[in-house]
Amino acid sequence: MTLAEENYLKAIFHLDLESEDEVSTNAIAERMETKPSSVTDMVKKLAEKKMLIYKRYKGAQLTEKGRKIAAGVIRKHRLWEVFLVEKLNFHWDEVHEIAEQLEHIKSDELITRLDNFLGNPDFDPHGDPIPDKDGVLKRTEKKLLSELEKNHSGVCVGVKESSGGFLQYLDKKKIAIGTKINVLGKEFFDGSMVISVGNEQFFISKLIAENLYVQTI
Amino acid sequence: MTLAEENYLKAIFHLDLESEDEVSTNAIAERMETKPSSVTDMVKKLAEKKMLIYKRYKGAQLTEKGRKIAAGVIRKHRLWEVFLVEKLNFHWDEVHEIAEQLEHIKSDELITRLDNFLGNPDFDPHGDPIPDKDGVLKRTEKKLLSELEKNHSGVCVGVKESSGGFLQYLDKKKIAIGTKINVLGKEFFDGSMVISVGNEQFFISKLIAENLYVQTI
DNA sequence: TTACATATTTAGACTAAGCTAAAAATATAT
DNA sequence: ATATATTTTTAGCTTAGTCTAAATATGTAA
Ligand SMILES: [Mn+2]
Ligand SMILES: [Mn+2]
Ligand SMILES: [Mn+2]
Ligand SMILES: [Mn+2]
Repeated sequence: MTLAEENYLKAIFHLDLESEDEVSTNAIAERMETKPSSVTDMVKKLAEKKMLIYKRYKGAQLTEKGRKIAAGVIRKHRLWEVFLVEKLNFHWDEVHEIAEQLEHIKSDELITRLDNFLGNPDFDPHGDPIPDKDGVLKRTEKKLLSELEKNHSGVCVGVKESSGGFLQYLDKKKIAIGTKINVLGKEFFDGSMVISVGNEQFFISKLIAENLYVQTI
Repeated sequence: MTLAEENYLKAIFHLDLESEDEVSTNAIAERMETKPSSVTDMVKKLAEKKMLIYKRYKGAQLTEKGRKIAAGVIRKHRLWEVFLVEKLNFHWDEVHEIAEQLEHIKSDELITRLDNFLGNPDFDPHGDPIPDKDGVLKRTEKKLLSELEKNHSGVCVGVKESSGGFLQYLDKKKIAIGTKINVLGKEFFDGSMVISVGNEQFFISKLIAENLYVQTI
């Protein structure tokens, strides 16, 4: 697998989670920041390698083989992110770009040892689950903060968006993985909320609430 | 700098240390395991980028710019090797291939933090010096074991060859970085030696003696 | 059902990095 | 100094991955 092939598989894997049926050429192109024509070429190649099933004008669907390789790359990405944050003290908004590079290092032994060195973590610094050796992704019970009703509470377990800007906003508001959040009010009209975090109480927009995962308590 | 460009610069840097004048096309090709015609293309490109000075039919010479980039890649390679051995408990004969990949990860911050995490080591697991941030390579006083005379002693400080086979031979003989070696006898005719290491006493061929660096005591 | 809009594929071109085979320059040995 | 051998370069092809522009298929709305 080349670096480009791995990135395509990863993108298709993620898109597959977001919607059930086959993944469209344009969706892949948008996610990869490439042109649809480039995607067509690549999915044809990946289809030849039995990584996915491709039907002209329909889209792509990962095979078990392709799914496993994608999960392996995601596993590496997330383990490296844990390393960067836990061992090198990077901040959670600084690790993604570096992990994008590290995820392509090829050595099974390396990943096994890294995993052990890190204490076999289950989640990455953004709360995303780390696939196991066989590519199995543990599904956890989590919902978006926006789904909580007034007077309900949750513990932050992850972020949907993990752009620098969003993560820095959360820092400013003292929200991190493990932080308890109480919904004090919810505006039906625009989906905004008033929440309390620790002793602070403030307003958040719908956009924020829709990008924070919580586990209800 | 692409991965290929970095590898060429690294090869030329190493060849430059081994002999004073400009580095020949064939020498680069041999070291890179590519064809001379490919080397010609690449050195032209690197010359355009001011990484080296290239004179047709003469060879290549790194500029300060090229030398610094090469040293940076070597710095990364050796720091990662230290990480693999010290933190992930890899054996010294298993790390080179992985470091060949890791050395191309681009992030200054990563290397700064990795360096600190490792305690700012001066040498890699094979006894090779780690260039500093500015690409300066500390020259150390060391000689080949083959240069020692009978009844002299040295401490092993590095290996010239670091192939798996050679390193495994050293393990078998209980020779590692820091091991004291006494020359009990030296055969003028074939350069072989009788040495003692700890309580053991044995014969080594010239080939071995010419690939072990020692510091005299 | 026809017409328009959108999605997708095809055709053809480009760059990076490699190769082979042939040509040209340099080095060496009589 | 000439002939031969070696080294290096050039010319022309190849593959991976990308792009633009044009062609084609599919979806939608009158
Ligand atoms: Mn990430
Ligand atoms: Mn992550
Ligand atoms: Mn090495
Ligand atoms: Mn080394």
